[in-house]
Amino acid sequence: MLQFDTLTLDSHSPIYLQILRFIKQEIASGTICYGDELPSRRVLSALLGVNPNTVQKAFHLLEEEGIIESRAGAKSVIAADEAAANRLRAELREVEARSAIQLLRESGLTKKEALALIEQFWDQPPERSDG
Amino acid sequence: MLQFDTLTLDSHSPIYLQILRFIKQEIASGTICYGDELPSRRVLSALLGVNPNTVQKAFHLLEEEGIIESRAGAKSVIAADEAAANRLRAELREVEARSAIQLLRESGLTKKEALALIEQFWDQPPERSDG
DNA sequence: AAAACTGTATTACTGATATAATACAGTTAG
DNA sequence: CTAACTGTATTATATCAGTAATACAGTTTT
Repeated sequence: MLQFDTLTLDSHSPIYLQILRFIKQEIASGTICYGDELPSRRVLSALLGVNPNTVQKAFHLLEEEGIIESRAGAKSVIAADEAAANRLRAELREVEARSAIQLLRESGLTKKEALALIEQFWDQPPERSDG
Repeated sequence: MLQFDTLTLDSHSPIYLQILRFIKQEIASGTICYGDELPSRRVLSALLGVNPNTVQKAFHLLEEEGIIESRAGAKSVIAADEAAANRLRAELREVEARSAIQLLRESGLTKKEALALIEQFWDQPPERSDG
């Protein structure tokens, strides 16, 4: 079953979006696939220490995207087949790339400069100034 | 004086942050420098079509960072000298690069993949799906 | 001094987020 | 069948970010 040990919540974005993205990534990477059961809303919310409604919000959005399938009473299952997972993987990468590009563009960087900066800082831990 | 014609507001991030970053960038690029006057909160807010307090929020943060100097009654002026502007330029680039890197890391991309995606999508306009 | 500007402070409204407490209905396991 | 689980829906509350409206106080200008 889906392991949620690797999902660590931060405060940078809404919890329901973090859950949403995590599950998308797990599907994209093949950790879970078509037909697999998801933990129930109540169980997952207990695991993560959040409110059941927060999990429900994420699941509801996944349902709307056709990524999972839910029937009242039964556990939700993955509805995305292998082809859908591949599309999801491409989509996720493109979305992330575009977000990053938008950020870099906004600061007036050229493509060349942006690539060089990413090269430079990718492996470098952020400096602590502490002041 | 500082031209705000080149500042176009979008809805992707808070207005006050867009204003804040714009002014930082103008200082970093040398468009405005030490001693230059900024337009008043009210004038700028009218120019941008936003609330004066939204501008105030940006200016207040700039003041806290020591980038501008404000006295009640008089217009705010740039407090950052040339050295500070240079530091600002480097800082802006690093901050943007790190934000972008964080985004890309979160989706499990390697540096190589990230660079390739940015190469690929930099010049491509986003697709419209429209449904 | 007075008018017209300036920065500053306070308060309020809105929407998004997160949580909570229930309630209801369908499925599954015993 | 029944108990214990499921998903779903509703309503309420609290908080925060962002924006807005307004009042107040200091300066510059005339």
